Amino acid sequence: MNIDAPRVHAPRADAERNRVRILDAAASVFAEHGVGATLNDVARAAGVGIGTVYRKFPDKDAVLDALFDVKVDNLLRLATEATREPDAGAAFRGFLLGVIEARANDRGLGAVIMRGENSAAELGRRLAPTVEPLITRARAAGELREGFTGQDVCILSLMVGAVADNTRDVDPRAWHRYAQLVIDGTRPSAAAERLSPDSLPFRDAAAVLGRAR
Amino acid sequence: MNIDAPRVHAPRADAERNRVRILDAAASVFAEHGVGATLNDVARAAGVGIGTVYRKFPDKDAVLDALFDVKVDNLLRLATEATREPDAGAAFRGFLLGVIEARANDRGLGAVIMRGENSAAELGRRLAPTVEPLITRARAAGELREGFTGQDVCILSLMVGAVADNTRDVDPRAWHRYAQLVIDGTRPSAAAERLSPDSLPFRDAAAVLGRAR
DNA sequence: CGGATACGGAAGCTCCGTATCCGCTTGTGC
DNA sequence: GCACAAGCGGATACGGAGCTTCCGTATCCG
Repeated sequence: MNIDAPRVHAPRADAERNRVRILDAAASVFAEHGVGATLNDVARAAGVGIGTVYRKFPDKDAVLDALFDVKVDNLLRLATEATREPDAGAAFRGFLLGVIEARANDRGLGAVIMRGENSAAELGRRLAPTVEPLITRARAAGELREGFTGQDVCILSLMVGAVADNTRDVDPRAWHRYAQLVIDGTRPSAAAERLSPDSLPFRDAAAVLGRAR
Repeated sequence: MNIDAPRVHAPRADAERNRVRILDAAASVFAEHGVGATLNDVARAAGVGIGTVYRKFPDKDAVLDALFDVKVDNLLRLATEATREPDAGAAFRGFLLGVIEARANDRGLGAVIMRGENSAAELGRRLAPTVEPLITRARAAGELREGFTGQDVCILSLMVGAVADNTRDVDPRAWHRYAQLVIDGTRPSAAAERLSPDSLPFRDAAAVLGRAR
């Protein structure tokens, strides 16, 4: 008989159910409003009280930590799928668009996958082996401009993410236009097509400026 | 003798001096830290007390308002100078780079030139007559992709601005790389050169993700 | 059915930025 | 020079927001 026996009974069924609901709610609230959203928001979205959230997780950081793995796995899956595309250029651009889209649809993505000191290392360890070949292959095929790196993928998703965050209420598809422009900019020599969707109306584009960061 | 005579004496010399110092300080503090910076920060940078700031300006909005004109004039000057460039493509790209640079060096630019309901209209009224011809001319010369608009200039500066804001401490010139990529993306068919400066190291690029917005 | 487990959400705490107030200093006109 | 209006400084009041705790109540499960 260990006096420290950590758990005698299995957790109650409703408790486990709530844990899942909270995590689901956290993912969708942080995706929509960014990690600046409060745990009260998460609790409301989950249909539970705040007290319940704090029973499951010591604090907000713990909630964010719990989301790390699934987000990284999503990105890894994108890279793995792209690897199956035979055309090197299409494979790379498909992956890049996928990352951009993931970020555009998830305002908190950046903050969730980058927490604390070691997440950069962990991110590299888990993604680089699959992503680097995509880049090398596209480069060798003359489909990617010289000096383009995996880091650039991060930054490009940041850029389009900024657009998506600030245009979502005005036109949720507006970011596609800039994703396209940016992806064209990765080609060694672009055969650029017409940008789409159409440009935002001026007043919307201008309004966007007023709340960046 | 008007009983309401609003001002008997000219303002004291030191008072006027302080007004200028506050406005200068405000411009540089908001440029560096964004409009989220406090008036206390501005007062400290100006070397005056907070009380003095509130004596000159009823509130923070008034300070921001006072910066509007000079910022817009800067942008107008960029456009006017670009108009003198004979090569249509170079004129447009020079202007675009200028706007991007202005924003990259001034974190508060967007918020300062876009305040309240009418600033979008005012902005259009003051800039469009000079900017639109730059675009039309570049388009006619086959130097700009179809459907590119003045609004796109706003959004592209927003995108690169997001990069600049988040990389400033790590490498203040990093944004140039993405400005180049984005500007290449505006061409109907790009003859892209090597991107410069070099890519950020991975850990820096990853860290940047953690604090976007 | 009864005790253990979990829930809900009001209330307290802390932090932060805005704005005020008033005793002290400085410039200016006589 | 002197007197007083004009201007200054900065401690502090104020308000709001988010995080977290606490405990009376509800729910589950043996």
